[in-house]
This record gives sequence, C-alpha cells and structure tokens, in this order.
Amino acid sequence: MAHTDELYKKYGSTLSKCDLFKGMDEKQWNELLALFHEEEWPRESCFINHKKFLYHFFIIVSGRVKMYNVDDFSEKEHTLFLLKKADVFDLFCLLDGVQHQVYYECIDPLKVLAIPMDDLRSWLEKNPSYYQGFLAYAGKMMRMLEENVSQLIFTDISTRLLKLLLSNIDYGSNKLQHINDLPNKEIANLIGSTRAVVNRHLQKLKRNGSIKVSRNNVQIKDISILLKELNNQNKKF
Amino acid sequence: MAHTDELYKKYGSTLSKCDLFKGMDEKQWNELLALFHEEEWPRESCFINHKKFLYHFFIIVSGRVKMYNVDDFSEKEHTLFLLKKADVFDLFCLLDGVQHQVYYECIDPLKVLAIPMDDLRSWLEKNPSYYQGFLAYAGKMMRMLEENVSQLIFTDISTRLLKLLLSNIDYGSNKLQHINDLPNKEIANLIGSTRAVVNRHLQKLKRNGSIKVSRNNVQIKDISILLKELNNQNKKF
DNA sequence: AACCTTGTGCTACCTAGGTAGTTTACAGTG
DNA sequence: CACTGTAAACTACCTAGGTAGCACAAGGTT
Repeated sequence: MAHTDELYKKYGSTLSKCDLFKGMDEKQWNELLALFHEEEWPRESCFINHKKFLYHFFIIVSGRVKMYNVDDFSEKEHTLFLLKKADVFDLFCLLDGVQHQVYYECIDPLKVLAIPMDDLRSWLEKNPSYYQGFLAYAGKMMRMLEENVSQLIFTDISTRLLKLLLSNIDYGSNKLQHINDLPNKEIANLIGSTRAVVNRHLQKLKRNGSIKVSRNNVQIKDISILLKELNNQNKKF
Repeated sequence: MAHTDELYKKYGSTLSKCDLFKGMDEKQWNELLALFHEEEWPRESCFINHKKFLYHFFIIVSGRVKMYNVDDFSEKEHTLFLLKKADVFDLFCLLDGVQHQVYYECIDPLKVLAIPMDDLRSWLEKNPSYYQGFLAYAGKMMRMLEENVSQLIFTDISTRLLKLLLSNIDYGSNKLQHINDLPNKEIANLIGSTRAVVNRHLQKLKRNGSIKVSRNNVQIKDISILLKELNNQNKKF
C-alpha cells in the first residue's frame, strides 16, 4: 500500500479537516484512500454538465473551484459554492445519483483526490456507521442553502456584500481570504448581482476607510467599520 | 399490535407516497409504525423555534403546515416550504441533530404521525439499507433549495408567480391545488414578495383571462395563456 | 515600444418592485 | 339585520439596483 501511505502522508492534515469523514483515524483513512487516486487540473479548466461528476467523487486538496449556474436566457452566472481545500463535490450526485445541472470552473490550478462514485457507495454500505457523518454534512449544506435563500429575500446587496467580506476574514491575520483576489465580476456572481453594482458598493466602503481596492484585489483595512456598517444596514427600516 | 395495524389501515395509502420510505412493504411499515403515535393539531397552531421538533419527527397525514422564516428587523415572513400530506419534518434536525431556526404554522387542522427522533435514528441504524432513501431524499431537498436560489437570482416576481401557479396545477382536474385558498399575502410569502406586488401581477393575469380571483381563492381558467406568458417572460432581455 | 486584454471607476438613465394609503367587497357573528 | 374584521383592488410615489457606455489603468505579449 505504498500509494496509500504516500497519499496519507501528503494530504493527511487536509483530510482530517474534511467534515464529511469527521473522526476517522489513520488506519481507517488508509483503508479508504486505497480507492482514491490523485488528479491535477489546470487553472480555468471548465466542466459543463460533465458526466465525470456523476461517476466520480472528489476531495479538493489544493486550489479553488467555483460551482455555478447559468441562466439560459440572460446568460448571467451565479456562483453557488466556492469550493476550496477539504471541500468535496459533487455531493448532490453522491446522494441521489442524478446528474447535477451545474458548471464547474477551476479558479486556481487544482489538485483533487478522486474516487469512483460506486466505490464510495459500497464502502459506505460496508461501513454504515459513517452514514451518520454524510447525513450530518447534508444537513449542514441544506442549512447553508436555506441561509442563502433567506439572505436573498431579506437583505439588500450592500448587506450581502458586507456579510460576504466578513465571513471570509481570517481571524489570525485579519486578512481577507478565499475571495481577496477575485475581480468585481466574480464577487458579484457570489452574491447574485452585477459588476457595476458591486463596484458601486465597494467604492463606498473604500471611501469610509474600511477596505482597500486594486486590480483583482480587495484588502481589509478596518473590520470595526465593516461591522458598524452592517449594523446600520439592519437599522434601516 | 392492534395499534399498528390500525395506523397502517388508516394511513397506508398516504405512507406509501412518502418519498423518504420509498419501497417499504406492509410488513416493514408495521414494524416501523409500532414506534409512531398519532397527533392532531388545530388550525393556526404556531410553533416558534420549538424544541418539539428537535426530539420528534413527523409525517403529515392530512392538512398543511408552512415552515417559514422571519426577518428579525423587517419582520417580513418567507415561507420556505408548504408541507402537505406525505411530507415530513423536520429533516434538518433529523440529519444533524441541531435545532432548526424556523417557525411552523398549521394552515389547516393537522394530523401527523409522530416518532421520537432517537427511535427513528436507532431504527435506521438497525436497518442501514434505508439510509439510501434518506440520503436520496436529502439530495432532492438540496436540489429544491438550489432551484429556489436560482429562481430568486435569475427571475422576476411575475415569472416566479407564474411558476408557482403552474407547479401547483393538478393535471387530472386542471385545477389549482395546495395554494388555491391562500390569501395574496401568503402567496407573496411563498415567492419572497409583498401582498401589493403579488396582487398587481394577479390583476394582470386576471385581465388576460388566465385566472379568476376572489376572496381567499385563485382559480385557473386557461393554462395555455399562463404558459404563453411564461414564455414571453423569458424572451424579455 | 506598441499592442491587446482585462479590470476598474464613474456617469447618466430606467424600471421593477417596495411602500403607504384609501376604497371597496365580502363573509362571519351576535 | 347591522356590525366588524379581513382581504382585495387600485392609486400615487420612491428608490435600489440593473443597464449601457466610456475613459482609464494595469499587465502581459510580441
């Protein structure tokens, strides 16, 4: 099992952060990893309703992928999830075995661990105690989607932008992570708006001194101003 | 097992429509039903973040409940799901055991079959082959939520209203079901809008002859006009 | 350097939908 | 029956956010 050992050595610390397989020890990981292989996809690889995701399940070990949706008529994009290290996809297919009508695009060069969907399913059947983790993870995703729906209905763009920024600040360094190097257009896709509008709001935040903006880059200057701003949003009625 | 037999006789046909327990035969149902008891809740019963739903799981056998969300600041409501016969709740709690921050309100007098959450969980552990059905059902709900998000981002109110109407037409009778007796306000809550705006659009549909509107009542007069209207929406750009 | 691509910043405009208010219709109740 | 509460209908108004367009800046490439 040289292959398996190697994977665990390289990616063990990432895998242990993976919610879906919470609490698995090295022995159990080695057993499961035997079914996996490593894949690398270049930046900007794009998968449009690809059967690949119906037959394989992936764990990201480095890089980012956006899972997004395109409106047939307006051709607008909406990013459903920005997947990163220790995230998995496609859970939708894993759960019900039906093809998932979404697009994928690599934001960075990507490294994933891949397993044939059926292998994962039969591993689960042999180890039914892990079903609980999968159910809990599904619950977590449902809550995220529900929260998303609520935000779309109850809050305006500037609030959604503020929440997006605040939820991506690294508490250690106080720096923006995951979305800091995205162009305005991609930020807009994340909150369901357009480049022009997002830019309008970013300019306002820049003017009040809470952020710094440059090409493909947003930096946090003062979190407290962002928080105060978010509070003011809520008070409007 | 007189109790169990009775439940199956009364509700067997409803239970067989229940996606979550797809494919279970009478014998298996009788085994499971032993853990259930029947409850009746009057119309307009309202449960606000009630612990009840953390410890019990329910299958609706008659009546409707809305699962909804309230914005703390604007106090606006949004109906996440309009649950009806053969629907279950709360799946969120079942999956991850965390309390679900939503409200429930009975639209009609309600009859449910209730089971202690832990009993259902241990039944699942003893019958792991049924995990698959639960996973598939979770997948289905995730797809519904995702579809909801897409609609909110890509389509306007009149399109959402048209889709709501069209998705609630009974193909047998060509009549509107489930939502036909709701006031405008509740229809608005279903699509994330307000009474006034929904009424504005309903008036338009009334004028073009596709529907009939009266107090607490919407009736379909001509489906083809609705479909044509939906097509026109898409062509706007 | 000259060129090209991509992203930003900003203007001016338009409209769907939210808001507030009044009037009218309806059904249930005592 | 009159009385009351609720829903529908309609008007008039306001604004956030979508749209289009352009000038400019930053990088990368040849």
